[in-house]
Amino acid sequence: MSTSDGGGAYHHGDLRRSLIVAAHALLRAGGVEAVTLREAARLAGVSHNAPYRHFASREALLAALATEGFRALRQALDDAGRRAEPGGRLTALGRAYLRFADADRATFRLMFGGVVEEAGHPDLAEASGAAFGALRSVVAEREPSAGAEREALRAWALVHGLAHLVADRQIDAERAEACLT
Amino acid sequence: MSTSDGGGAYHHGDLRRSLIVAAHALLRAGGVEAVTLREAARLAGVSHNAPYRHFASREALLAALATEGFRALRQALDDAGRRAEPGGRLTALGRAYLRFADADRATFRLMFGGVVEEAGHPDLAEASGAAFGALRSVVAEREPSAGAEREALRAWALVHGLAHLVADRQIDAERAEACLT
DNA sequence: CTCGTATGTTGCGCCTGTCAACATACGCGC
DNA sequence: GCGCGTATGTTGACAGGCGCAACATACGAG
Repeated sequence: MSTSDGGGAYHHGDLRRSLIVAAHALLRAGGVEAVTLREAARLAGVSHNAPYRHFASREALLAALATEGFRALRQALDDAGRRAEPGGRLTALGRAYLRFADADRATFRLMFGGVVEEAGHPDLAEASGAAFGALRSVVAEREPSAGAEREALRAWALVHGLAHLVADRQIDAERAEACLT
Repeated sequence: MSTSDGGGAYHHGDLRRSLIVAAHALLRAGGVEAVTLREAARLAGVSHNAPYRHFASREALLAALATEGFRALRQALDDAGRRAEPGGRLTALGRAYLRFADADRATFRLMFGGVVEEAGHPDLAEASGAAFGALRSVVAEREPSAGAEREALRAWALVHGLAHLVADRQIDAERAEACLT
């Protein structure tokens, strides 16, 4: 076969994808608590139990959403890094990180909110690791000296903290970007 | 009366408190999703509907947990600030912040996870404001110059980001503390 | 064309949140 | 001391969600 998990098209035409799209809409509209297997099924136009052919549980659906989020974040970071000159790379990545958090607050919170554990969701762990890798490599490139480790961690934490503050609407994206050194 | 909301002792002996304690235990053990009005009632030894005499809804219970969290955080920050010399105050507060996040990860995530909105929970807004005030005043005290605003925000974001990384178990508390300048 | 299997459906039990009606115990006024 | 009003807790019910099991269907291989 081909559909095993990745994205075939049987009766419905790619229900897995449709469910993720529907769930993402629910997530953006009402936060994690609003993401429901049944409501996603309803939006996709299938019966309340059809999702179980693609997701073992509600948490598996949430994990898929978080995985997509990490993939999108990684894409955004890669793009930003490729577009920027070596000197301004870190700032560019930081900006991309903040814009991601600002543009999809609910997904950002799902990714870092601890509702889904990476253990037991290999795809999620991989996507998350890849996104962090993109960030870490650029941070390390800028600080190759002795205290690099610490400075890299500081830069990461700063951006991450700003992103959370943005996602929580405690500061707005502009003020956050102004803090990126 | 006296019990209106604050903490009386009628039949049960202070059910409101007992429910908060029980819910806190559930929160620590299983995260937000494990916090259930019915389970809290069970732990407190009352019927499944008794909690409604003290909390209007599940979200109100979660808001109470977050409020308690912000009060504890503020207490920890105040204590740390009082114990430290003026020069090392910011670092001391940062350490207290990180230790709080490390000691009660689930509550930290509830406080900043966006599941409960401050709007509609005045107590929560007040407690959260007070905790941030404690942090902000010390940050500002250390950076009274022109770019103070920006530097204060950077310091805040750094600590906050480290705390999230600690709560998410992406780094351990020791490494985080080493980043506090 | 037939058959196996991936996909989707129907129906169910259990759990939760929440409402409504009822029961009970506390303390105030007499 | 005593009865009553009210804050508190209980019982019962309903809707909605999760996840299981049995069933139905459509696709592709041969």
